Amino acid sequence: MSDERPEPGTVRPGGRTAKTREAVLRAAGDALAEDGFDRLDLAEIARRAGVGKTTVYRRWGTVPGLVADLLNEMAADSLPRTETGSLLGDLTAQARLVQSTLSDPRQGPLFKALITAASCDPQTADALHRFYDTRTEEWAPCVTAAIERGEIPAGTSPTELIRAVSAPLYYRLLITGDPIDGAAADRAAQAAVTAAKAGAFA
Amino acid sequence: MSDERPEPGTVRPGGRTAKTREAVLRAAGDALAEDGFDRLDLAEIARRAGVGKTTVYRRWGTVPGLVADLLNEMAADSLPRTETGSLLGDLTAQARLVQSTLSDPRQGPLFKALITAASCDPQTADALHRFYDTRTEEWAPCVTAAIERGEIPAGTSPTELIRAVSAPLYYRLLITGDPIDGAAADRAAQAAVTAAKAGAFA
DNA sequence: CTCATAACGGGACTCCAGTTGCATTAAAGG
DNA sequence: CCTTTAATGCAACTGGAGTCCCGTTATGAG
Repeated sequence: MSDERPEPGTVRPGGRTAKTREAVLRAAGDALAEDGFDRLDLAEIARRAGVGKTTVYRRWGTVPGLVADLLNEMAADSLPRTETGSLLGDLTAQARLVQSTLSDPRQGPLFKALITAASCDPQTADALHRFYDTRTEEWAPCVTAAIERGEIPAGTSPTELIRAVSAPLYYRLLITGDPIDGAAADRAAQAAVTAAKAGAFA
Repeated sequence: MSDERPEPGTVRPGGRTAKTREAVLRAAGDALAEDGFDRLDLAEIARRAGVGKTTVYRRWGTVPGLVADLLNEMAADSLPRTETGSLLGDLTAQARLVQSTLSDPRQGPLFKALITAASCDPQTADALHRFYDTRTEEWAPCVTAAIERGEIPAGTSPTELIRAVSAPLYYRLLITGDPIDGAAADRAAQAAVTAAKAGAFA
């Protein structure tokens, strides 16, 4: 082992260190959204953040390491979940939320870059998995509530159903490049709910 | 303009040039599958292919350019399509094919790397879109046949339905990292067919 | 307040991915 | 077979991403 980084900033996380981390992560997010994962220059990020490039290299080391930290930061702040009273209403709200995020001119490229970074580095991949596990768990109550209401079979897997809603939208983002519009979101939610009612996720 | 590459190999595509292209593309595929997109070294690919690194830089220029050419090559050879007589049978076969490809120790990492490369470069993204358009069109007859048999509504979009089968599997590959097993494939096909019969893709 | 030291900043340095120049090989056309 | 020149190979070169050294700043503990 011994390729352990002492994880600087953990011993003295006060004022200056926190400000540096915040500034660098914000700059990293901007740069990822604008330029994409592969064109990322840590020196450029340092410049944007008003920080010495040595600091960035010392604390995060590599681009994937920095992205992983950004993902951990993003996993911290959670999103509000809608409760409409019907499974279709809830999952349509979820699909619309994903749709507006992925089609946003800043967030869309950012998420694409995050996923790209994760596919290049195991540490970043772990961070990405945790991020989406968190997001998935936030929406799981919609599914369990629908089960209690008797809308869908008892054995339905919340995880599988929630992901079935997102999957077609991410497929467009990453693979086909088709526009991610409201119609696509509604279709994704409708298809997932229909399949769930027929017991496809049980 | 003027950053146009004269596309070497188009004027004299005979013996040596063809052999070089073949060897380099094979080496590139191997390297992508083993090391991933970001750790790709064109000099290493040249060495594997038994070719001077100058040749690789001159003909393809950048890593994304090389990947784009590889994708164009891959789009050329098509896969056999199964015809089982029922929509569920056909789409299950499709899902199983995708599943076995993505869970293959060589093909899985390769496809992940190809998608990663596409998200970093517009030219490669175009090549990827063409590749999947080709694949989608190959399976479209299954859907139109199902429409003629009256299994699903007349207005059903073949493209949307075909993609709905693949999407959950790619979501696992790229985002959650969960294993892509036969159960996931069958579930994807079952869910897509159920939703299609209810008119979710019409 | 004072001290020890974690964290930062600037700049010099290293190393290798990518470029360039030129000689060599071999397609394509006659 | 001979000629032309596209395509390749080798080796020297270059630029910038990433590293290292050391002086400076400011955090947290006593």
